[in-house]
Amino acid sequence: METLQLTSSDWTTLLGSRFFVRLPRSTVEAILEETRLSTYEEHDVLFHQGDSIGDVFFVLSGLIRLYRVGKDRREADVAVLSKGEMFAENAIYLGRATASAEAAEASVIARIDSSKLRKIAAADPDVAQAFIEHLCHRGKMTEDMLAQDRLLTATQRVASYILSHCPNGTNTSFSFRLPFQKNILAGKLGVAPEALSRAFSTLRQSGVIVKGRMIEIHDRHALERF
Amino acid sequence: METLQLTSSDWTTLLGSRFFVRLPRSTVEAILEETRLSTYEEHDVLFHQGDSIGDVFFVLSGLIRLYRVGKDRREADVAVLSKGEMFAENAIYLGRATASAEAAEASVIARIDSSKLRKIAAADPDVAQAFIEHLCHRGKMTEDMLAQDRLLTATQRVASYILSHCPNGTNTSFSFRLPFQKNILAGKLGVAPEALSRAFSTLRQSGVIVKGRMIEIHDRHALERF
DNA sequence: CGATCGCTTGAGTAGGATCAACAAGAGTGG
DNA sequence: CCACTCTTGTTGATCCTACTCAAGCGATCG
Repeated sequence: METLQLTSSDWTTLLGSRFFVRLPRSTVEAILEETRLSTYEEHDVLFHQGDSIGDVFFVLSGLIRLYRVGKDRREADVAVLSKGEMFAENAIYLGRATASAEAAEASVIARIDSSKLRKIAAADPDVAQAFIEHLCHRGKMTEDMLAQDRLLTATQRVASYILSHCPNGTNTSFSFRLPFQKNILAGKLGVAPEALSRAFSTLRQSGVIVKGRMIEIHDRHALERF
Repeated sequence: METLQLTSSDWTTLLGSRFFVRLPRSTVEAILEETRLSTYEEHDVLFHQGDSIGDVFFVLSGLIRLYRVGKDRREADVAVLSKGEMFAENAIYLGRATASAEAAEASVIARIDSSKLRKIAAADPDVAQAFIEHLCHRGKMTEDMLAQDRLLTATQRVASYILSHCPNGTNTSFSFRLPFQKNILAGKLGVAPEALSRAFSTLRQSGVIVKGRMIEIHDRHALERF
């Protein structure tokens, strides 16, 4: 399903996104000139690991899961991307997608021709710089996930995830809404859904209340002690 | 310990390294103009996670372990780097080191001032491009590690590591030497040293012979079946 | 020749995956 | 508004992987 026009809300999303936010408006417009929009339903697959990709993708709305597939079809998420995030960017230089991508919920995606973006980046140092910063950030994210997998138990990872959603100096209680299904969160954290559920149970004793997608934290310090 | 001059073998290392290999000689010389060399003994720490780093590093010889530290001082490797590899590159743009670095064996390291390199990258699209390619490659490495951790058992990871050292079309038997201690390999693969040892034991039944640092593979297909 | 280091092997245990049953919503259609 | 169904999340029981701690082995080195 292809729609033609970027809505004005799409523009605010893109202009505020990590990749574009520091670039001058004219540059952004040049890059987005021939953008194509695609919409996907939940579980639609955008591409498979190893596919050669001609585009770079931006999430305008919805949620995209990047994952690798092992033998016996098991899947492991390597990233979960939401509004404003760019992905499949390294296909530009590596030639092929390093992971598969599927919509974790109904999503709208902007596609930009890779070779065009590569050319612009080669000509405009600011774009190259934005690219570099994006890759640094993404690299750090992946490194974070790897380190968490290796250093923390499932419950600790969940606690750490919750803490990462508390504003800096939260001493009193605080609550927020999970941005996606628990299923997806489990995948992102690299645990089975059942393990996530049990982790929430455990954390209940430390002042975490979970109702549907709402999370309430009453004792931040108890979480950090985990 | 600071030595002053890049030896000619250092030059071949650098010129052949992933980062420099596509750049014109003159550019490389410009970047390396004020390089400082440092030597480290095994277990020397180059920097700690969170330090603000003023340099980008190149391994000229030896082995550097990049790791994160969790509470109770447990360490998790996020990368192991050998001759010709660049690291701490994202400190340029993120400001701080995302991981600690220590010499896993006696090592010689070249340091380049970050701000200088950043300036050159901003002015020379080829350098920016090299940077981008480096980051893509590094990102893929980390993603690989993450996916392997989540999809494979310890034994499978070891098998996969061994296979990655076999040339493409190896049908007959093949042997190679581990580039570092088993200890280090265990860290890199994210398993306890004991688990690595046991994995080798298991693989022995599939035609893998381990003597010291020498690995012999007799039945590549048996490994792939794991 | 002890001594240290690197590695292996053994036994016990904890964390988490898996399978299965069940509860609780969220739609859907009457 | 209520049954019915489908999806999503929880809980329980079992099993398996891999970590931990401890001991043993084999080299290499002073």
